[in-house]
Order: sequence, then structure tokens, then C-alpha cells
Amino acid sequence: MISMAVLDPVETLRRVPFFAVLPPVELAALSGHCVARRLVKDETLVAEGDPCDGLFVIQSGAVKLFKMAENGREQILVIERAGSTVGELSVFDGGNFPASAVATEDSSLLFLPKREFLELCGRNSEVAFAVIRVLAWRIRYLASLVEELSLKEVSHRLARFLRNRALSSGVRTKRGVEFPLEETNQEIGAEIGTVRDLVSRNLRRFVDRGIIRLERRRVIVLDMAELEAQVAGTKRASAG
Amino acid sequence: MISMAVLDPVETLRRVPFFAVLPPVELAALSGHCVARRLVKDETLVAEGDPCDGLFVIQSGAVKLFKMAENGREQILVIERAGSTVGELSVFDGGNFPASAVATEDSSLLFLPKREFLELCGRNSEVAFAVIRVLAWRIRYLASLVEELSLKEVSHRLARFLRNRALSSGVRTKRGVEFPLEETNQEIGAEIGTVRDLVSRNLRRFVDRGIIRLERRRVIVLDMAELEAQVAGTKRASAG
DNA sequence: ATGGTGCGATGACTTAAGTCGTGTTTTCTC
DNA sequence: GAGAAAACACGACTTAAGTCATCGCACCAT
Repeated sequence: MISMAVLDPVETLRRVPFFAVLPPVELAALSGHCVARRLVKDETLVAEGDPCDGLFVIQSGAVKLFKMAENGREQILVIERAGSTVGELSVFDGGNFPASAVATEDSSLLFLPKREFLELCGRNSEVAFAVIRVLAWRIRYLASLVEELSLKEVSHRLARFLRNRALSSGVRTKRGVEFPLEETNQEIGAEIGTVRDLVSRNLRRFVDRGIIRLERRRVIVLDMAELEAQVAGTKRASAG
Repeated sequence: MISMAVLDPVETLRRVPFFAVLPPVELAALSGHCVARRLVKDETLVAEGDPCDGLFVIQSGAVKLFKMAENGREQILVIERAGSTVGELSVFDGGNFPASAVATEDSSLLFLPKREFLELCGRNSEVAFAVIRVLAWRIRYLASLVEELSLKEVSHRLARFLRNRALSSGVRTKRGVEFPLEETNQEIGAEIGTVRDLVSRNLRRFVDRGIIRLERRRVIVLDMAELEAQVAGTKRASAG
């Protein structure tokens, strides 16, 4: 593995929506209060229900937030990457962590103690507004996750997952839009709310229908229009 | 139906978490910008995707926020009552309404234009913090809804629904904890993420197991401990 | 090479979830 | 309080979701 370059904390903070508005002097002052933290893949940052007295800013890597059932099945709420933050809720309402947080790759974070962050929000209403916008975005995201889980079938959720990947990391080639599946079927299942086996089976079904091709862990979308149509589906029709 | 008394806007605003901190003078000024709005049961306040240029404060009654599928099935995100607000998201991020909003009973609301609300938040950081706490609460609520939909079965979700009702509006009698089911099975289904029929069937199952009794639309919880145990369940065991 | 290990694929099976049709009860309205 | 409309109840059925066991491949370390 390539050794990671040392990252500039000020540069990291500037990528965060709430801090982007601050002048360099303020950013430098803030970064002075931060403590660096490294996580290796699969390392736990905080467990659901833990208390939390500050904000984590992701410098590099990725952190998944998820709920876990006693039977071991997990549901990912969101995967945060560089420029995103983890733990705002606890900073503002003093409550415990609502979900578990685990690194999905080697990651590097900054920890900013509650005190400094709250003080900044109280002093600078631009920052407070930006925090509100981030939270608003989270609410919209969770509301649509609820919609998917409740009103869509597994195949539609998988279709959306593939569509999003195609848009974000897909490359157009002669054969179609291609992208690699970095994660295991298990992880895909945890994201879209199902189990390993059904991910496998539904991928196969898309292959059989000529919507995608699979080569190793590489997806080639052959029929983007049909994939898009799948995304729009609902639980089987029936006039209300 | 008893004719509704005219409600004092200032009193209504004081019940809202973000405005509770304001002095009477400020509340009076705010209320001057409000416009009253009445809704009869089942009347639509806004549809999903509509633009929205202000905040709705609920004076009396109740408003459900929900997502609807093409096949007519709906999933309720939350039901807001007096003292709660609808539409903060759009005020802050300028986006459209993330869900449809319909009155579940005759209701009376106040509409506060975006402009005044934003101006107040910028000027008074206490208000901004209170908004953040409300949004944080919503995120926690939605995260646990996702958990339930993804990791729990219908019977467990119904058990939780009944448990919550027993705690919030139940009355202890000789026979157990009693409360009325105001809403239809259809509506209960929309809240817990399933259909009419399954609500009926699962209620019956609880009756058969001696956990509850049903008399008309009145529930008597006979075995609170067992109901509580049902709430904790997950999708069937299997060592990971 | 050899063997371990984790994951993917897949067929067979079980069960929860959902659908449909119909008859009954409750509630609303005049 | 009679008739209509809405909602409940329930049995029979269909299907999606999930479980389980097995096989095999790819990757890795020795």
C-alpha cells in the first residue's frame, strides 16, 4: 500500500460545508484545536449508544454509519467520505450516538471538541446556517431511504444502487457504462436493505435480462434505459 | 363537533421549541407576520415536490407527512401535532417539499413567511440552535424508522406501535392498560410500513396469544411484559 | 504446489409478506 | 333507525424474501 501523505488540517476543514465560509485565520485557529485520528479498515470509530463530545471530520477514507440487529444483519444509513462529518447530532443535542460508525477503508480523521464547534456556531450565523443545511440534506436522504425500504422491492433498490454507481464512477466504453464493484455482496446488501444471497440472485437476474454484464467484479451496463426503468418500479401494481 | 375556540397566535408560537426562548415582544412581532390557515380532515397542505416559501406551525389538529407509491401504498414519515412545524427544510435549503402533507384531523395552522423566519435565525443564535436540535431529533427518529423497516418484522413494528400508544394514551384498569384505536387499520399500516390486511392478521395473532384483547376498536393490553418482548424482536435468529 | 480462507454462485426449501374475494360489522348520513 | 358507504375479518392463494447447505473459484501465505 502507498504510504499516505500527511494532510493539511486547514485544507481538510475548508472542504467541510460549514467551515468553507470561514477566513483562513479562523480556519487556522480551528485546526489548532483538532486532534488527528487514524483508522484502519473495519476499525470502529464509535458504537451505537456511545456518548460523544465532539465532531469528527473525515480527511480521507470512508466511514459507514449503520444499525445492527442481534442476528448480525446490518443496515447502513449512509457512508461518509472526505469533507463530510460524523457526530454533529451529539454535539448539538447532547445525546448519544444514534448508530455505529466503522471505517470501510483506511481513513484519517480530525476530532474537533464540542466546545470550540458550538462556540463558533453561536458566534457566526453563517456557520449555523450551513450546519442546518447539512442536517436538512440528511433528513431528505433518510426520508428517501425510508421510502425505498418501505415501498420498493429488492430488485429496484439494487437497480438504483447500480445506476448511482454508473453515474458517479462509471466510464463509457464501446460496450456500455463500466465500473468496478469494490464492495462485497454482503456490503451491498447492508446498503440496500437485504442479504448477500439476494444481491447475488438479483444481479444474475439483471444479467439474464440483458441489462448488465458481469466480468469478475466488474459491471458493464448494457441497457441504461432499462436499468433506469427498474429504478422507478414499485411493489407490484394494483389500482388503489 | 364542538366549535373550535379562536387560538392565540402568540400562545401557539410559544409552544414551538425554536420560539419558546423569545421574549413576548418578539413573539408578538412574529405573530404579526403570520397568516392563519384551516384544514379539514384529509385536506392536502402541500404535495411532495411542491415549492414552499415559509414555515407552517400547527396550532391544533395533526398533519401527516408521507411518501406515496404509484400503486397507492403510502408510508408515513411522521405525524406532527400542535407545537410542531412543517416545512423547515425548504425554508433553509430552498428545496422542494420532500413528502406530501395532509391533515389527519381538522386542523388550524399558522404560516410564517421564509423571510421573517430566516432573519430571526440569523439574528438570534438561540433560535438557530433550537432549530438544529429539532432537526437532530428528526434525524434520530428517521434513523430508527429505517432500522425498524429494515431489521424488524411487521409483528414487531405493530407491537411497538401498540406499546407506544399504551404508554402515551393508555389508562390502567383492572383488566390491563386500555386505549382506543382512533385510526383505521389502513392508517396503522401506513405508519408501520405494511398493508391493511397484515395489521388485521397480526392484531388477531396477538389476541390469540393472549397479549391483548380487542373490543370494538378498543385495545386492552393484558400482558405488557410480553408486548414489550415482542418490540425487541428481530428478523429470525441465525448466527452470523 | 498445498492448503486455508473468504466470497460468490446456486438450487432447494421455508416463511413472511402481500393479494384477492367475499361476507360481516361498524359507522355515517339523512 | 334504515340504507349506504367504509372499514374489518378471514380464508385461500401467490410471490418476494430469506435461509441453508454445498460447491468452486480466486487469493494468499508458507
